[in-house]
Amino acid sequence: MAGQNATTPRWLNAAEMKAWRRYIIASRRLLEALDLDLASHELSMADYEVLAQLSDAPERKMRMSELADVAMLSRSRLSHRIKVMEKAGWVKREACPEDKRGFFAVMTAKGWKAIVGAAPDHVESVRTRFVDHLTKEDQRVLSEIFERVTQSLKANPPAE
Amino acid sequence: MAGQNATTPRWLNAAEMKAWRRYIIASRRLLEALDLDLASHELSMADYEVLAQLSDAPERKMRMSELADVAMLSRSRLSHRIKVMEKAGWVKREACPEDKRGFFAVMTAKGWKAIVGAAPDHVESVRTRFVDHLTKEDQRVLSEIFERVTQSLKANPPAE
DNA sequence: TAAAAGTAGTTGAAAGTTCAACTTTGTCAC
DNA sequence: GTGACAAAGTTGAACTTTCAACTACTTTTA
Repeated sequence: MAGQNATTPRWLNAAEMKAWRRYIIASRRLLEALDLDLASHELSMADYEVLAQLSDAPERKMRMSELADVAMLSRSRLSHRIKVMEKAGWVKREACPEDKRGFFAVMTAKGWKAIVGAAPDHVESVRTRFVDHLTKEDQRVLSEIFERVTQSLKANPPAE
Repeated sequence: MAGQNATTPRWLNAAEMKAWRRYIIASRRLLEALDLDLASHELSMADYEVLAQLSDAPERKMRMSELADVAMLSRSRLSHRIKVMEKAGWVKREACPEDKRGFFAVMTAKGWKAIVGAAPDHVESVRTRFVDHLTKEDQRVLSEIFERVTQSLKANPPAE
């Protein structure tokens, strides 16, 4: 990305800047709030996401790398995190017979209890802090905007 | 937040879920991309934000706690970060004569050079990855949505 | 069918972040 | 003034995340 701008930078105008800054600032505060709301269940957002994905998977188990993908964590990060979550008793690791390199992360009864206990509060918190502020039209516009953003990121992924 | 939901959880419907998930997923990928784009200038987003805020301040200096506020970092995090940035030569610390508890973070010439070098690429990256995908109407809608979200977070801050 | 290349996942070290405790100074009430 | 409380900022320890190297296995290819 360095040195791509030999030409005059296309600075943001006032309306663009306002949209960008409000979005980025509100998003950070929102994430922070959701995390704090979850903290009463002794869960971080990342842990919640891992458990939520597992709870949706067949037999509540999933290969490590697939889990890493859907929870948007690096393999290394997931590996470390699962070690902690295993100690907490929410998941277990299980060798994969088909591919001897592979492992499953398997949700335990305790993990299921944890997600079932946290989900209603979490959804309520997503609602009151975000979704309830959107009209149907807002929902539509947001979906479209962020779909475009995602597609563009796919078409033009960052270097490295 | 725990146990606030004696009643049936208000789960998200399909349109709400779509808006929420697309927003949250795209946002994470976007942040990641912007960070990677900046990496070619040896800056993280947090460092960029600190330098950008300093570069806008009178005399390019700012009290630590004010800087922490505007860059949305905890005091502790800023303190640690400034130590690193000082070692990198981008900022200096300077005692505050009016309040002997206080310190200024002061941008150095090298810090100025770093931000001036990075800003055009960063703005271009914000543009191509986000702002260019917004119509004027989108900008308006986004500004309003996230302003509402921010106001609601202010009115109802997370516990702790 | 054996070498080469790729994939799954883990690991330890380094870097970054959080948390709570702490020091120093300022402010306010009396 | 002095005692109590609050604010600015730092610190070290604990924890989390990243990064690069590594093992073990699978797939490809010639």
